[in-house]
Amino acid sequence: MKISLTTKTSQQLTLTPQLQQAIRLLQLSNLELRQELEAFSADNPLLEIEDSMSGESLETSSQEAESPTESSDDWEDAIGDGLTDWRGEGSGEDRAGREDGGEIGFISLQAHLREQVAGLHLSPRDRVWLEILIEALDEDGYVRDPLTELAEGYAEVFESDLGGALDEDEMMVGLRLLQALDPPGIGAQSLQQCLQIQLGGLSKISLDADALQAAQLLVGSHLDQVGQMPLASLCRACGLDRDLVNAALDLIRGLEPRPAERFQAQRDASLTPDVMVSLGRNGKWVARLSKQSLPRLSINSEYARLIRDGESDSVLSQKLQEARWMLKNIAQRSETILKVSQAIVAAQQAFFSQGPKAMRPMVLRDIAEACELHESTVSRVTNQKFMLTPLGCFELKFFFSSHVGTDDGGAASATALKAQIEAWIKAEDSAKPLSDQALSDRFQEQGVVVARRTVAKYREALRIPSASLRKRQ
DNA sequence: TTTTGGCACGTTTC
DNA sequence: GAAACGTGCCAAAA
Repeated sequence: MKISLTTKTSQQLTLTPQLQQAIRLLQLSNLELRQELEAFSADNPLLEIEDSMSGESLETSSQEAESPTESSDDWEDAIGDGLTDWRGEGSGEDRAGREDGGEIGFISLQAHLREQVAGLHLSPRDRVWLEILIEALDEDGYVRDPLTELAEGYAEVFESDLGGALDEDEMMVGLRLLQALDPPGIGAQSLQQCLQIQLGGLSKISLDADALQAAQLLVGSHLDQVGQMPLASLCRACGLDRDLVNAALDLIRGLEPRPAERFQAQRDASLTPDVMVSLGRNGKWVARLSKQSLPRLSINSEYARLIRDGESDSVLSQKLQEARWMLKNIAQRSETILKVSQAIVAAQQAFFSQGPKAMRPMVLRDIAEACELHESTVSRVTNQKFMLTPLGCFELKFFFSSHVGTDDGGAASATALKAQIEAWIKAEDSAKPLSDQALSDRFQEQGVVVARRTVAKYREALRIPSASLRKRQ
């Protein structure tokens, strides 16, 4: 593309509107771009969006989209196999998108809860209150706002249409109802409550009753010490023996501190990818644009003919010009995304075959140079753009990571180091856990120079507790 | 003594 | 220019 710049008298460079548009489009995610195009075409009839789905789906996003259309069996299947199914339709915001292949359903946490609520026999008051609670859930699946505060916002509705204000008992009953739903621990007001609800659920399954009781004691009275104190101190604090505390900790570890998490994962994975990666015939990994990430666009031929025949005013030809620019900029955007993706895939071949441990260090500048683009351009392209690979769906940004040096002058990426730390810790003897220094030394043996402090930071990032807390006997 | 995490500093990356 | 990162130092805890 030809770069066109105009200079202001003040020595400041100003980009032409077209170039500004190109830059803006580049940093939009495909979803935002869809919305942008909707808005643009509403104002400019010359641009046609040949995507019957897009208009519909964008509109339904606000209201209707959450009506569950898939059976819960599909849902169980989808999450049951653990692997995030990228073909799940739409996103967490319930904006639908078309995908290759089948229409495997995606269901948001809210929709999942509403489906369960629909099966309960409730008064209209309770239904409305539950809906308010569901709306109030934060991203972890907690109700963090005080109930009275939530109710206040809807006081008028209850007063006028539902026979009077809610009292506190009703609020609590509604909350308990919500907390009884799946996923276990949903609607808790604190971590403690969340874990207690889940432990309560475990009691239905016949388990070691003593361990369960111990776990309830730990969560109920010593939660701040769990994970903070070594085993011995914890035993002293709660007055139980080592075996029992260990069994209780095992139970607690099995709980889900963020009940909304699995829905979150689904939500991330169901973002429409911009780029697909697959193994080419020559054994190399290659990237190609995802066809369904954007609707097909064209210029309305009828209008175009009118303009060509001179049967239109200047306003319309202005619109034609704008539409052409939009088309051109969209094409440019796709091309740039593809170019950058190809460069990333070319540089990270080993990652796609072997996973995170083979991630090579790479910074924006490397790709900027390879593609002959400016760093800021690469930055825009790699944010909010997603690449679907056999290993999962990743934001392009994910492939960039810092590095530490190796003996032979090479470098290891932070991502690879983290994968290695995770593997070592997983394989360690739980009676003799590896300290950060020990991990650092192991890297040293392999010729990788990484400070103990840095290892500690990686470990923190992996949410792995310190060696003393991992110690078991 | 060993292990860990907060803080701060210089450098790199955005 | 600002944010993120890797690392050294130091003090606290076990």
